[in-house]
Amino acid sequence: MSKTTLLVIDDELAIRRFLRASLDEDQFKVIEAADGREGLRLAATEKPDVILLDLGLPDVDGISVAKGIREWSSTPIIVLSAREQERDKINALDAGADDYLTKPFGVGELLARIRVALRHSKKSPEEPVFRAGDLEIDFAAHIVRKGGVEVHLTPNEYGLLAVLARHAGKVVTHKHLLAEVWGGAYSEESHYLRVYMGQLRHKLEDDPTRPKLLTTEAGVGYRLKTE
Amino acid sequence: MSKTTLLVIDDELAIRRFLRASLDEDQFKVIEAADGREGLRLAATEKPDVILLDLGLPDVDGISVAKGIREWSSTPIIVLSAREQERDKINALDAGADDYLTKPFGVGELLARIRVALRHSKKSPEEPVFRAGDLEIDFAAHIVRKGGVEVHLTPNEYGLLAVLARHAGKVVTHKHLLAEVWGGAYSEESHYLRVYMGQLRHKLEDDPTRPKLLTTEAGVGYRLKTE
DNA sequence: AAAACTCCTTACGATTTCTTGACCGCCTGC
DNA sequence: GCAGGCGGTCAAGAAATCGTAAGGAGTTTT
Repeated sequence: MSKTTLLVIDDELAIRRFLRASLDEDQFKVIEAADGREGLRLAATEKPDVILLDLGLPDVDGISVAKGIREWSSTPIIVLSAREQERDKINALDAGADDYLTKPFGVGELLARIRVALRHSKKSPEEPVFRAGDLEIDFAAHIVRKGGVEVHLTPNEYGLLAVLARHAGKVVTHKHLLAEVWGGAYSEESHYLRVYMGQLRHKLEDDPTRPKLLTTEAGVGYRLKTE
Repeated sequence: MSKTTLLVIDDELAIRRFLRASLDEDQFKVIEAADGREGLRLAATEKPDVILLDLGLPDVDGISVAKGIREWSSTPIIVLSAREQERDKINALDAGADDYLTKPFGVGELLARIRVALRHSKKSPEEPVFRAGDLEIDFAAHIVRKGGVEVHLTPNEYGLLAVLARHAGKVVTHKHLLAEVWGGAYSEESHYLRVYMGQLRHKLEDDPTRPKLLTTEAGVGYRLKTE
């Protein structure tokens, strides 16, 4: 397993240095962003395990950064801020942040809170087999069956189907699908989805022209129907 | 859906009173334990959604209570403590607590952190479903049902309905609706609302001519009735 | 080296959704 | 009565989104 990656979004060089020194040691890989735009970009491309976010950024507001990340990812966000107004804390937490630490804080506490965040993001054990109609997905073995017979899917096709199945019945947004399968940096390439959904339908639908399983929610995303 | 249940484990009557007063209102059901043994018992029997735990208990140490709960449950634990030593925080967080608030704290912040905890634990349990008459809105799945059958809505229609549902029973002004769905720049285009409210009524009202659910407040805005 | 496979890209027609304007009815104030 | 504001309805054209087929690039298999 590769090292746990932390993304630090803070405009002050001194803070970044301090955090790097405290965290860089053996356990974490630390990457840095000096402003909000860079932070959003790195959050998408590097897929960090935890994000440490300062509120007082030069370009975008920290709250907006948190919201931007939450649009497609549930990576834990710990806000580090000098602002100790209750209003700021509530806003940040409701915007999607998972924790809020007021500067100055102890490194030990920060580490403990990072451990909490990592504990949370550990995925719960999943169902080994998914079923919907005559469709069967064996997540462990990466095998898909339709009406009992195995259907070969390419890695991207399987990834797409797996995400839809994990949220079966729900609409999954374009952004979310792209982030999960291609990575956060591809969240605008929604034409990929059209191509691959088409291929999935050809392999899995009785009548690919009239999809019953893999339905489109125009302008929003796609859905794997359960019944 | 039953109310969200909070378990307060604290030996000081004053604190319990204060928390009950702050939390009891409409949104939460609050149950109390005055010591650790009672707390563990209630955590098991009542299955609360969130546990608020004081560290300075008369019988068992708060840390041990947290560990005891973690042996069989992953219910979120928020520690409320007068101790502000970093050592205490680290111990509590590593013992399984999900958050640590130092007394005195603001009620608003506590509520925000409870919301964070609920957000985390909401991975499997029931979805937040809004109901009014035979109308059902499943926000997580992005699905609207009327009388049990699914109704397809376009993004704008869904957005409009969602805003009204979020303020169910209250009047939502034209400006507010337009700002939420179309963006702040469209706050004068109240004609859009007439068109889309018409479409929503067609899809959701028994008699679109005589709306019972989606009512007009002349000169002000619209309202989704709750009954 | 050829064949097979997967991924990405492009183009274009089909479909869905959004916007806009015309028209109607109702109520109110003049 | 009647003008004017407000809200509702309808439909057509514009715009955005979607589905599909096909081909090239890169990689792996045979």
